Amino acid sequence: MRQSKLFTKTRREPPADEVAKNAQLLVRAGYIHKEMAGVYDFLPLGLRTLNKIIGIIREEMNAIDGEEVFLSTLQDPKIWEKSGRWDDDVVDVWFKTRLKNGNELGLGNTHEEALTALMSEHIASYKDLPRYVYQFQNKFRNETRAKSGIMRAREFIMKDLYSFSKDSASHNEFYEKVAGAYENIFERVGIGAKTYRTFASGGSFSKYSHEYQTVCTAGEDTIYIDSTKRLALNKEVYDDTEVYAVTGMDKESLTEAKAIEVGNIFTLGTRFSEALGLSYKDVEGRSVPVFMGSYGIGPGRLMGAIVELTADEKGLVWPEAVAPFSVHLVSLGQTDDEIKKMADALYSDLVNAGIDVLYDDRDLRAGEKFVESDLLGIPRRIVVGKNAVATGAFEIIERATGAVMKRSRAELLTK
RNA sequence: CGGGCCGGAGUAUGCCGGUAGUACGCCUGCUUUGGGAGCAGGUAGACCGAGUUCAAUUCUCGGCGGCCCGACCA
Repeated sequence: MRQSKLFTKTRREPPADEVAKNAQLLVRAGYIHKEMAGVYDFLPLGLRTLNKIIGIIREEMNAIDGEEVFLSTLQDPKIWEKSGRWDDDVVDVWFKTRLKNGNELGLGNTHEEALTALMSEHIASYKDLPRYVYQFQNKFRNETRAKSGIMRAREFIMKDLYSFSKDSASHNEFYEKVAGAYENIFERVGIGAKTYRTFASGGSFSKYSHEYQTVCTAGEDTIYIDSTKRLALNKEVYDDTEVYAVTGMDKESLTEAKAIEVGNIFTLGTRFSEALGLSYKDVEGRSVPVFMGSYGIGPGRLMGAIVELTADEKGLVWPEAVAPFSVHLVSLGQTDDEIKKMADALYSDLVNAGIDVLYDDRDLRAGEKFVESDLLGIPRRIVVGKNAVATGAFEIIERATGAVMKRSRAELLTK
């Protein structure tokens, strides 16, 4: 797209009310807008990146037979009362509201209850299992303290997958498939090397769960890493001797690190299926509760984590797979007919070649364009100026490394 | 939820019990044009309420909002 049509503007100064690097840079570059504490809007560039991340997650979920749905935000208290999670003393992050008639409703903070109730209409026999259902949906959590920019918001998008299996053995098999899919996702978005499968407490559902923790000083969690096994454990189970027996990790050889929880996988067992009456008939006609799991990734938090890990002193630096555009075409001299003609032609050639290109066609000075281009963090910049007109070769600068190459028009269109 | 700091042009900030200053942005003009240009002119501002005072943006109290530390984070 043409940058002259982009409504967002960049800023020189970070906002005074943000300390987190991810929020400072994303606001400065015009990717997001802060609505209030812990509540952010995604602007055109930010939405492109968010959608790239969502696209990658969706592909991986589909690859393990996930079926996508979109459940409602408004929650019926009845089903939450059945699971015992309507009470504010049990779940302290509820946002609740009321209908005109005075009846209470909730804004969903997770969807185990809703989906379990829904699935009871579709699961009746062992022949109906397994089922894997996921969505990308807004979650509302009334956090006592929003912090860390877009990494801990009160309203945020979450990919939540729920598995419905006939028993613990088939559940475990799928659980490992999800783990594999998660590893693909973190690898594809560019943070695989710093992300560890992490042993954590299971909360109220099971004894243990797994988190995916990305090592980063801006993280809120503390983990202990076994670098040879490429495993970690959360501080919350650090003193649990059983964990070392189960994982084979040696407490003495672990290294402590701050990390961002970018995903988690939980075994739920029959906690919700029993509470909400989700059972199936086995081969012998006996009624058996469905064995469940839940698996979350916050695409917004993941986006924040990528920024925290990749940004440099000049601004954002997107990995190719999640960049809003793959090429930033920067024209120097919109008042020069030859340059403008050459840049316009290259722009339409790139668009026709199917390349995602942001074309800076504005009449601004070179310095300003370069600084802004660095801030936006698009992986490659192609410069069209006097030199290109004189030599016929275009300069390409890699954002991450600063490496400069010369390429002909034909070479640009084929790669 | 406990503790601390903060609230002023679109953004970021300095000073201040009496005229609210600066930089960037934005508008006009001229010059400039490969790393956030220069000159000239212009535009635009005190969170809400109460109190103290001759006078409050400034001091006090309350509210609302923001940030930080901690607690919390199915």
